[in-house]
Amino acid sequence: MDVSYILNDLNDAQRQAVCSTERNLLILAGAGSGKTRVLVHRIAWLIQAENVSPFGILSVTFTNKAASEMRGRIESLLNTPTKGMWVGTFHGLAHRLLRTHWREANLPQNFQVIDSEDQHRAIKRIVRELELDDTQWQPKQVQWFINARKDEGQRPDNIEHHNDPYLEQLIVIYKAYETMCQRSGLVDFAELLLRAHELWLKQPTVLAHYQQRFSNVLVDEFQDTNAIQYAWLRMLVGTSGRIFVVGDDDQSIYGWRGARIEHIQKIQNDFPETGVVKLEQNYRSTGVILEAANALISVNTGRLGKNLWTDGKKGDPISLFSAFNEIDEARFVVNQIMKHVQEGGTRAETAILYRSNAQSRVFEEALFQLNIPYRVYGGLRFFERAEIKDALSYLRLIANRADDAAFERIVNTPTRGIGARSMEEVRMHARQYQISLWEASKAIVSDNRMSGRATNAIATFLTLIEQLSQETKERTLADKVEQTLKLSTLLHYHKNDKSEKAQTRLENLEELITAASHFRYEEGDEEPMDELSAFLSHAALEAGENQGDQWEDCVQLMTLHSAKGLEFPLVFLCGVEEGLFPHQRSTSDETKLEEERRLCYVGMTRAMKQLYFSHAQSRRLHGTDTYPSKSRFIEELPTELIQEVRLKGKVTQPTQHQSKKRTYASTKTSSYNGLRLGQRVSHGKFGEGVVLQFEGESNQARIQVQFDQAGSKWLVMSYANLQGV
DNA sequence: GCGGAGACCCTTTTT
DNA sequence: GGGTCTCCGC
Repeated sequence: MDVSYILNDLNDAQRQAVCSTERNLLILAGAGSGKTRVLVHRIAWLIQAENVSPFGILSVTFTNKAASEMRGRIESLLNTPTKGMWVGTFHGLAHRLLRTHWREANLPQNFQVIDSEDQHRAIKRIVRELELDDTQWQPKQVQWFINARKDEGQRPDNIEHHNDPYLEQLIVIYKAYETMCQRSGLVDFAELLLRAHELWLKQPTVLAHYQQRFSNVLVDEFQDTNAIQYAWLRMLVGTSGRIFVVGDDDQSIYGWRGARIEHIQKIQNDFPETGVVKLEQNYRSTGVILEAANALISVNTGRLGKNLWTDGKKGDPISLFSAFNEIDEARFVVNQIMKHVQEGGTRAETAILYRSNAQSRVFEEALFQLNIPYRVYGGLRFFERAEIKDALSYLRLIANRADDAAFERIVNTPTRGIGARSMEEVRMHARQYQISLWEASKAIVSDNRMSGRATNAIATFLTLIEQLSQETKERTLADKVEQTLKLSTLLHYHKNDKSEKAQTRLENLEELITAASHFRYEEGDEEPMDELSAFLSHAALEAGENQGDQWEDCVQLMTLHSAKGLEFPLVFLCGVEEGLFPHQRSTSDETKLEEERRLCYVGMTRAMKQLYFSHAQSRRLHGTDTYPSKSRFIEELPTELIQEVRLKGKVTQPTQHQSKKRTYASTKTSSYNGLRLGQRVSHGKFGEGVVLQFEGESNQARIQVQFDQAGSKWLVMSYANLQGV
């Protein structure tokens, strides 16, 4: 068979990786060096040149997006569907294993996956049930603790507490949470991985089966693997399999959620006969951008060492903009984008990147003001919306009455007169007899142990669910959803609400019906599950797209974390200030600081042609004004590659804090008693400065000036006696 | 049981 | 600034 098409368009290093004969291989792939390409071509190579059956290949990624991209690219390269091959996320594959081996994994057949919000609610409930002070045992922190333990492969019983009472208490909560999940048939994200790992630990025959089947294991974004994922891979590969991993230690930005960069270093010890190939040629960015990124990342210690190069153009210098405040910053960025569009560029080619989500607001306002379409990544996705989760909880309860998390969520949504008191009674009963909330409610109703009204309300709820379950039994999935929405009165409930938001919620619910009608449950080689369970799992594991309009030509706004893996001709890295980036919480610890630096490196290497850094001299954060200095990361860049866009005293754009009317200073209003925003002025005592904003009228008028020496001051106009410079 | 008013807190995020 | 949570009055 002619396999040259697999190798034709690859460079030497890529080719070396793709057709390597080493048993195991570590590819150190720099940003933009074609790592997905190498993975895809490797799979094609295995199948076409080494005659490996697709059934023998398992390829794992971190996100659904990466998995589906991988699948698509393999299919188009091989020109055939990837049947039999396992391509998916760690969680998706673990889920698949558990669905098949639910008995061996000690799970009910209809177990359901809960997302982190469900998990948070559940933990909150448990902290309360244990009668603990939830300011001392904050559910968020408990959740973090439990997940971190699970990520390390630890169950409550094998955590060493050294008689530390704090730790002991956390372990008690962990245990109680575990008991609840087991009783309710619920599995959280970390649990999927842990269970899948334990399944193999405890069931050697199951493990042997998969070891035999998957002779070739491939891993993307290897630097992001946590302890349990790494252990899982080790077990699967065993003594006879092969592993092929692609990663970049310089792009490890998820240490805070358990990723261990050291895995890249450990792999050569833990997997025998592991070769290494470095991909350093970059096909994305200009020489200048790469040189700057290389300089920045070289400040970090303990790197495996890699230097990106390109044989492309050197390109424009990196621009640095020093804004007066965050509004001036947004204004500048938006102006540059407009310029880019006027020169024939598209909006979709531009990305505004920032460290934290809170920064997006100002940019959104500036874009909205000028009617420029934009898309903000992150935020709630379809299946995470409250109204959708309400609806899904009904479906979950239909599928599994023991699902306490779903029960809690909808027992009084829409309100049907089951309040805190009644629920307290139900919970107490459930705890006492170690039964589900559903069973407890049934017992309470039949015992008639509460007031008539409360008992009635609960009975109505129980009947509703039973009725729903009966009536929708034989229906299609979409009909099930529709009936559920109707009979639960969820639709009616949102219809009665005349607010604009309720309108959107209603549309979302209708969209849920559509989603159900499009959902096709594809039976794999695992044990079949019913369509409803499959749909619910799908909703939890792939929370759906962020809100739409993705095809419209719009400016892309996202955090640096979510930008990983993407590329844009024009990139703005905003808010590059001490305290914000690097973040305040990361500045005290060298390890964290290095991760921030890698984050900056990731951001810079997103840019193909032009890169802007911006920072503000004054920034309103959490409602108070701060005066951050520019980030150390800027200082770490070679000065000859940087060009300051606005030098001191050379004001290009007027600026003003936004008024309640949501308008920016237009040219008309920007003149105030002969002074303009952004104008240089001089004051008898404070010296020279720049006008930041105005407030009030006539003799009440006040003016804010950013003085070069004295900092920012509010002055009463009629006394200030400012002179234009 | 519900909705409004005030207190409180504040990275990054995928599954 | 803004989202979430709690408390209180109806």
